[in-house]
Amino acid sequence: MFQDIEDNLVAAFGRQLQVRFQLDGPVSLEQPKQSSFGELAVPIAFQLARQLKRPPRQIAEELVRDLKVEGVAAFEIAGNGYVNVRLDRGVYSSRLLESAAANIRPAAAAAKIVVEHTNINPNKAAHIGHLRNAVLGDTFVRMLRARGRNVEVQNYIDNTGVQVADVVVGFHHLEGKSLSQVKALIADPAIRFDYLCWDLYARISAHYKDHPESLAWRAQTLHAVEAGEGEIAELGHLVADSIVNAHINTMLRLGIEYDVLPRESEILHLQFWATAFELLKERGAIYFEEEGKNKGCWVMPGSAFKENQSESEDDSKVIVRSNGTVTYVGKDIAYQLWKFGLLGKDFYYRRWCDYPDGHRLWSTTDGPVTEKTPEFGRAQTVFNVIDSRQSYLQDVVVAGLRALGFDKQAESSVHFSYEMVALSPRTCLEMGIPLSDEDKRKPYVEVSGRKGLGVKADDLIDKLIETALAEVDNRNADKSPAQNQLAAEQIAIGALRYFMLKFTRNSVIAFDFHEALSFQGETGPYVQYAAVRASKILREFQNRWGPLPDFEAALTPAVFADAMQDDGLWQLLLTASKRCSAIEKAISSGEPAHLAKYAFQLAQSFSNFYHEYQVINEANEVRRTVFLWLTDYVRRQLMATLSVLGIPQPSYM
RNA sequence: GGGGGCGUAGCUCAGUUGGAUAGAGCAUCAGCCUUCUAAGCUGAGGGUCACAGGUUCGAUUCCUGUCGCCCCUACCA
Repeated sequence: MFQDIEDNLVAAFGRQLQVRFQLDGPVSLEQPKQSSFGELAVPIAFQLARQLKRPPRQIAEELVRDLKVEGVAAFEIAGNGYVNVRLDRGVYSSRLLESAAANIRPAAAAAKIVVEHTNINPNKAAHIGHLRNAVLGDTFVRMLRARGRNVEVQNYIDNTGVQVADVVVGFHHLEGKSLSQVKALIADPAIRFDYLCWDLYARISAHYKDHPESLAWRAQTLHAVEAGEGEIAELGHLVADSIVNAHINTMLRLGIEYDVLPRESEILHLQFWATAFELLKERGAIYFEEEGKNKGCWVMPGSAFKENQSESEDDSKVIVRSNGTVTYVGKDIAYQLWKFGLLGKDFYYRRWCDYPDGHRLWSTTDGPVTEKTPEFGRAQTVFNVIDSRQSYLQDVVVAGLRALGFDKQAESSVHFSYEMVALSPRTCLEMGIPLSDEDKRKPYVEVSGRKGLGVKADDLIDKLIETALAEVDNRNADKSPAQNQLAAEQIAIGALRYFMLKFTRNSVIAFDFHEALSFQGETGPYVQYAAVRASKILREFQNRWGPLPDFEAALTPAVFADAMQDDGLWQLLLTASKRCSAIEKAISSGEPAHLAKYAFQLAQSFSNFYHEYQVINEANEVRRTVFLWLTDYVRRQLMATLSVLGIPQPSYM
């Protein structure tokens, strides 16, 4: 609704520009600093002032003379030349009532958007850094889908990489475990295999450090895993598949699902890389280095992806090593080409699992299967949710597309980057992690899988549930343990997802248990609480007085116009009506944090409302009806927003 | 050395692409539960937007320089 008004205003001012000044140009709207200035402001006169060499105030007056826009009560000139827009509160409110009944969904666009996120190396349990990736990616997907975009979610599985190989080395060489022994470990319900691998990975990394000669194990193992044959390769698959399942379960706890798992093993076995390699050579995107430190490698020149156009060999990036094996970036170029349908090849797919909600998760596989499989890839736009430390590699991938002549796809490849999650020094101390004097002075300490230093995702979720459950039990002695457990889980998820979203992408999160476990202030549970209160008010009314009034009959524009003279009510209604606009803005700025902030502000606005006004006990019937409708409307908008944020709604707290 | 990011209240962070009196949460202090759940609400204190120049009607925002912090700059991913 608010979005419609915004669109109409932009169009109307655009026309005025044409008619009055014969000018084209973007018209931007902004929210006035103070609500007393109106609902929207148009600062266009300031921009025109320079061009036209006339005072902005005069221009503003000319622009709004005779201007009529539906739903707008008045335009006012303020300050040096602001055009402040005042909405017709009665008309606007009653429109909201109507559109709630219609509730038209935006039509799904045919163009496919691929969002790749999570991408955790399948060799150990997920940690809080991975959670940020998955929550950011999943929320962005929900935002896009809420606005009718056609989105496919891919979770890339590097099941043949060094990290998997290292854990295989750990089992095989360090522990001397056979394939069947590892199988037994996986089958043992008393053992958390992903946690066991977490420790094993730290141990083998330490072992390499103390015994550099043992790095030969890694090379042999990596080779066997990549080739995909023999017991070592089987062990690799066993470890990777098992850990992938652990990750899928961890993410499912947060409501995160995927459509397809493209795997590196298929990139290799189906010759995706070989095809991409031929293409890169053929079009001169990479060349064979004859001398210098990169002698014997296929490299991409630095000029392809660096600003400074230097041809220095220091800047070039090795794509194929001198031993003939391909680097990760090379495989990633092949994968990115496939996402756009540019490789001229496709995977085979098989069912990986069915989620409890019925959604089917597919995985790539290297041979035909009997069941009917969907089509993946062929995207128009690709978002890669990858942390900002890898921006250099992402630049190389995009440069690869460009060097192959796929300029449009290069433009449509978005590195959806975010900063890492580190640990606050206080949290390190709480966890008993020893810090060097140097670390103590730092604002945060980097998580390290190799050192086994970090907070495991499932541990954090468990701890959040435990904390929430204590509070829920305390407040709801009358409910069953199972009911309270469910509520605690929902609150924990709300707290965690909100925590991961409240920071903008380029800010480093210094993870702090105290902050993450807080359910007060700007947190998920605060927003959930507001929605719970709204539901409770409506339920309580129905318990006492029966069905809700017939809103559409009772609430005429005149009734609204009268009630909404109260600025408190009007601001709440206005904020609630901005849901779609808030989602759209969060999409275009690429900041899920903005939507989280919106949810918080709406919750805050509603909290103020229910403290200031008694809904059920309001004596005036018309006013009470307005309050009830407003409560219901805010509740729906709040729940819809929470759903886009992936935050579940408890029935009580 | 090169590339990128950051520096805003005691702490953690927003700041709508250059606009009106710079905002939240936490923490601190003072209030509010016989009335729809106090995971809440009201109020107070707290700012040289790192620093210095520049651009202009106007700069937290853009440009230059300085200082400080972080990340990247592998034949790891």
